[in-house]
Amino acid sequence: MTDSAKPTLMVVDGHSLAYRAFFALPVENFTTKDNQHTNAIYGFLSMFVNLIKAEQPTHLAVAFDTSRHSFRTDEYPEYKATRSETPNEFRGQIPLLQDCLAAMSVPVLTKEGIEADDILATLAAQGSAQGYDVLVVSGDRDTIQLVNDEVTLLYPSVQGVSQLKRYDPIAVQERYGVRPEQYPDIAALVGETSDNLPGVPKVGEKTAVKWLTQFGTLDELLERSGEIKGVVGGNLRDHIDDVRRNRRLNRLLQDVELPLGPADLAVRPIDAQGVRDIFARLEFRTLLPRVFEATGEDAPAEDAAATVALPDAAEIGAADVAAWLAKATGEVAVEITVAAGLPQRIGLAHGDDLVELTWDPAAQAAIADWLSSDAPKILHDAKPQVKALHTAGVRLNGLAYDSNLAGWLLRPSYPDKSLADLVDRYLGEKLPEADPSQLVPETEGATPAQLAWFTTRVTAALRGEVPESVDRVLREIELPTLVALADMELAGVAVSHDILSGFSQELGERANGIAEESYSVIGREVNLGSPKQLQEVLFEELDLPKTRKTKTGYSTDAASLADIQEKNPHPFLELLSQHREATKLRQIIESLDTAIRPDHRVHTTYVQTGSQTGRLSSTDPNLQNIPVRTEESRRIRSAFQVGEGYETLLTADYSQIEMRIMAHLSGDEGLIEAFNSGEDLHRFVGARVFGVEPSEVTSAMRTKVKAMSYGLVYGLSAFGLSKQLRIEQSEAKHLMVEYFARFGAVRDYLRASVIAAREVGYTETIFGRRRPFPDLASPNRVLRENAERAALNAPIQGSAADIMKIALFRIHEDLLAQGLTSRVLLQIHDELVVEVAPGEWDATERIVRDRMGGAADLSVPLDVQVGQGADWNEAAH
DNA sequence: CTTGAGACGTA
DNA sequence: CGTACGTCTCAAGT
Repeated sequence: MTDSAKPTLMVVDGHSLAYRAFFALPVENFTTKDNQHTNAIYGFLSMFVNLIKAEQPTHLAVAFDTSRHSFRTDEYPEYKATRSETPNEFRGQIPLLQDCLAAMSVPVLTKEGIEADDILATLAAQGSAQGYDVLVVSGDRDTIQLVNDEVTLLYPSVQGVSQLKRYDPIAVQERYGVRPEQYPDIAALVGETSDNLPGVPKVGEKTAVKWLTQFGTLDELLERSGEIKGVVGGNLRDHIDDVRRNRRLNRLLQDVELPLGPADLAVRPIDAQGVRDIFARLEFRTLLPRVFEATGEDAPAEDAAATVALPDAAEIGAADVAAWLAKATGEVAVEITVAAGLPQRIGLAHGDDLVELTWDPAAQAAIADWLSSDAPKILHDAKPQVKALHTAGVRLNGLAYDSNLAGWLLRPSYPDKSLADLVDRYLGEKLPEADPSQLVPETEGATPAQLAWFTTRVTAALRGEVPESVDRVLREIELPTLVALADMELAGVAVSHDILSGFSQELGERANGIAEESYSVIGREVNLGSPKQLQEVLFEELDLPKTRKTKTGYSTDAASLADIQEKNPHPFLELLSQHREATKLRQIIESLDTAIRPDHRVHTTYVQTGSQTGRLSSTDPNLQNIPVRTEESRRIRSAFQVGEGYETLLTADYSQIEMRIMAHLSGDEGLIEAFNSGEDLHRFVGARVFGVEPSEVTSAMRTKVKAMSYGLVYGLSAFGLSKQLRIEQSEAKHLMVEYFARFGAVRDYLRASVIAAREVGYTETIFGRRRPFPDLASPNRVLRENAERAALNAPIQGSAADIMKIALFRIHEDLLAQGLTSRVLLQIHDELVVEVAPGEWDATERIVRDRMGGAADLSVPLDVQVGQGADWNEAAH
């Protein structure tokens, strides 16, 4: 503890501590909406405020390095030369961190050609001479030499940036076995890899300490190095010059000329508004009160905007609706609460003018025309509201904005797109929410009109952020798609309970039989659904060869079981696989069955914001992963049937849409020719790759190029390809080489697209949908390479998603516009399922073919396969 | 009752 | 050490 009578000077090495924070904090949690990384800033400031609070310094400064160049590199150009280049995304955070410190009135010291630690050393020397207790905070071990009775070092422990270890002379002696001023001697002998200062070979801390204790000083040791025996003695004599150089370089300067001395560093009041402003820009919220608390300041008054009282809504009757709407020109925000699938209350906001009414027949009559008109309407998460309106018989038109979709398009990786979340992120305010866990909530939730009001304001903020191309995706793809999805969800798909329950029973009996048999094989009962118990059986009791490691042991997944089976066949393995298959199917069937509603149909929910690429996802139940690969599993699809009043199901799917997009984006002439030739794609590619006629392409050849083609889209490696095809890695490598020799433009495109994405920070689909990839510049190889594969895939998968959405909403609109009853029921990424009304087959098929085939103008045709049948399985051919 | 891991279904 | 999803079960936490 410091003597309370003396002032305390705290000097901090900003660079080294921020750098540690940079690697300690996951960047994905610290990226602002405009892609500014803030992990180093946040980590440093977090530690910094903790320090101020704990140490209560009276005087304070933070020093930074200016560049790599210093008097040390002048003397020894190799100094720190082995360090990897400072990542750009770290360097970019330093000026912002310095801005934060400036707002906190903390002096920032730098000097050209001088390292931060030299500044610390100088201030420490001046401080202790002038009667201060000095705290040096640094992540560089060289600062240990500064420790004395007046100077204490705070050094990050291995646990992380937030833990600082306190070194006074006693602690240094305990940890390193020498007095602080001797530490540089040790370091000179041992060397410092991170600074590229080689030491004496075979000499570590132990030997160095022993020598220094024996000879007293480094000079004495070097003088009498002849007395040291053995290999290390020789090493020492051979490296005396290195040691002397190391010692010169690790001596910190204590006489740097600085514009400010300790007395000038007295803690000053912070610039409260300045701190608020920059923290808002960096999207730091929890840090703000901590800064005020640590610095002993009163938190400043909230922003005027944050304290604005919520406007109250006027309750109006059906009779007043028309007058209010007539007055409300331009966009109106709408929020409809839904109960039992029907509208309940409706709130409207036009600027600060809020009205609200209960949905009843009179209200519906008064407002239906406006809702169905082109008058522009803004909603947040419109789909459930659109569904309620459609159920009530009112079609919504004029959907001009959905802030939920906009929030997603802007940051597709962000999981929470709720209005409350957007209000927080883009307005910096808190949306009043009732606590649903309390019977009588202590806080009142916002009313529908107030939610609409927030929606207008969030929309205004989002419009300022959303780039033009993304705004077009919103208006021209997502909003029309939303309306189509609402109708698809309402329509649902007819599913036969009888077929499912019969099948389920059959599978249940089979699974039980298999389980019994497997128990007799291993001589005991075991829960076949428990990976943990299976590991005991497989790897301990049966002593089968170990498989790939997982967090909890060894994998028992299907691929691993197949691997074991190859070399150590065991009847239990086969039974386990069969059991898995049967129970998995049964489980899917059961969940499907319980999802059948009284109308005998299953109504999934499409989550339009459910992916990062632009695809839809499907939940409750997921109808996008109904089995199809095996004959038996397709029986599930035969339970999906044409509904009452309809004639047949139509399925339509894009064939090889992702490869076609690849051909288009890469402009590869070979691939484009493949699609224009009419030849089977994989046969064509196989012929080129293996140098044979298309008719001579064997099924093994076709399988290989097919895997390669699909793998390309996912960023496949030779390793992955060899695993997938169960071939040698060298053969996979060879296959890739041959493939790229014929289709080189594909490789060129993929490379260029990742490089371009790294430059701009995001990828873009053909239609302008963006996906940010901050990790492409990450120094962490795993993160970076994962990002590279995802970035490679995103424009391809995303463009396919765009194309399907365009086709989908146009089909939906055409069917309605032509007065047809036929309707789209399902979307499974590249496939649509349509329920066709009697007599409408020809018209429906034409619409589907035209709209799917014409959804995009690519340099290759979009091929559409159409099937027809009474159930989904039958229609799939 | 919630959460994470493992497994596995789809495009 | 191939992208994008959702759901189930088990097991261990709350």
